Amino acid sequence: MTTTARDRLLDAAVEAFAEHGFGGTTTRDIAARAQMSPAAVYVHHATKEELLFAISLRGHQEALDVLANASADGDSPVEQVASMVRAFSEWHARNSRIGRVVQYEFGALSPDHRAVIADLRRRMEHHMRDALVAGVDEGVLEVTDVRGTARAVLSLSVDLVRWFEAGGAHTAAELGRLHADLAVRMLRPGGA
Amino acid sequence: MTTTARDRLLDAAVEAFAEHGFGGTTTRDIAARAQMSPAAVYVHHATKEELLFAISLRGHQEALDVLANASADGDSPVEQVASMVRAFSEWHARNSRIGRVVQYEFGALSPDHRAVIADLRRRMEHHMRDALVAGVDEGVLEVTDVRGTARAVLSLSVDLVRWFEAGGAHTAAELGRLHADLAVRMLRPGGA
DNA sequence: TGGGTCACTAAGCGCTTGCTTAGCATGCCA
DNA sequence: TGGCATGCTAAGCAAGCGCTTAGTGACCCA
Repeated sequence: MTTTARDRLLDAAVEAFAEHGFGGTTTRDIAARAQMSPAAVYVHHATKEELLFAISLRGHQEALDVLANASADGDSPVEQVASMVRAFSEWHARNSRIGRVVQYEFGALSPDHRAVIADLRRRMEHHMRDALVAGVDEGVLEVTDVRGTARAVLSLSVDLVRWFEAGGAHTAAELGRLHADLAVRMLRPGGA
Repeated sequence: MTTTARDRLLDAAVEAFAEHGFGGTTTRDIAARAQMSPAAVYVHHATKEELLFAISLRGHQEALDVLANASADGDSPVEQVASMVRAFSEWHARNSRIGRVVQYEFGALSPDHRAVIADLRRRMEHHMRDALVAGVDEGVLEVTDVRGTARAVLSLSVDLVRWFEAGGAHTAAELGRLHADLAVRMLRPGGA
């Protein structure tokens, strides 16, 4: 056995939620995609919402790891930001179905689960803000609105999940490089 | 009578779809928000999906108008791009519920309706691409990947609908100015 | 004044939903 | 060899779904 039944169900749920949304997906559809009976879903996950939470939690943790690891790369804040944006965009392109589910179905989580995920999101934003502040302090980045700019930089990556498809005009790696370049240009000091 | 029943239903559907998604919204919920009986929905709209299409069509047409009008402002391509981004971000902030519905529920449209909306989206992207190409030709913008960069610039505005809330840290006008500034910096020639 | 149209509702039809129950085969440790 | 946990299924329950039907009161032009 290479993948567990629990993982097959999670994969099936990601595809179903990405395609039809949380509310538009039936537990029967998820079971059929995982080649199981409808009741088998409940052996591994208590409710449909817990399935969404499991997907959302893992997705956010992975994305946060990507950001944290990338921020350790590079000596200067400029290289740090470039590395973060490149890695973050690449991850969102390569995992666009997971990204779509975690970004668009946030509101379908229970209040308790929503709070857990909201905390992870806050930590991602702070990673980016810290890099921007460091760059401003060293005089290598020019940012007037740290909060708004951090969000705008992260938007480049996150918005990928809305339209990215493997086999399209760009590869994940190309978008990572493009976005990293655009982000650095957005932040460098001195108007033309 | 200041608003028609049809418009009240559309407004109710926007709120409901933005909150629970298309699949998670019941026609009874829409009717209740519009203070009508469930059957009244069907006097004005044939199906739940047609309600979504009406919202999506109007939303895309408005956004396209905003972009087209803004691109007529300004003499140089630089001012044109700045004006487009400022107006587009402001519109998405001010209409974040509509924006959320049209962006996230695109997949819930019927194939025929999806084709109509996809065409409007293509025209928006071309508006931005045309401005970038004009700027490159005049030598006032530096863009290597026109398609990817146009999408990235538009992403700043579109991604607003995911998190913007009236009364938050930024006003719609502030975000319009911030994004216009960031976009111009992304595109200006000459690395620091 | 009467006939017809329009906007709306009460009731409900047939089906699908999330989830449960009861039971069955397999494997493992005593 | 027996007893028990594990992972699964067939069947189905109560509730809720999108949408329809039949009918009602207000309004308008002849």
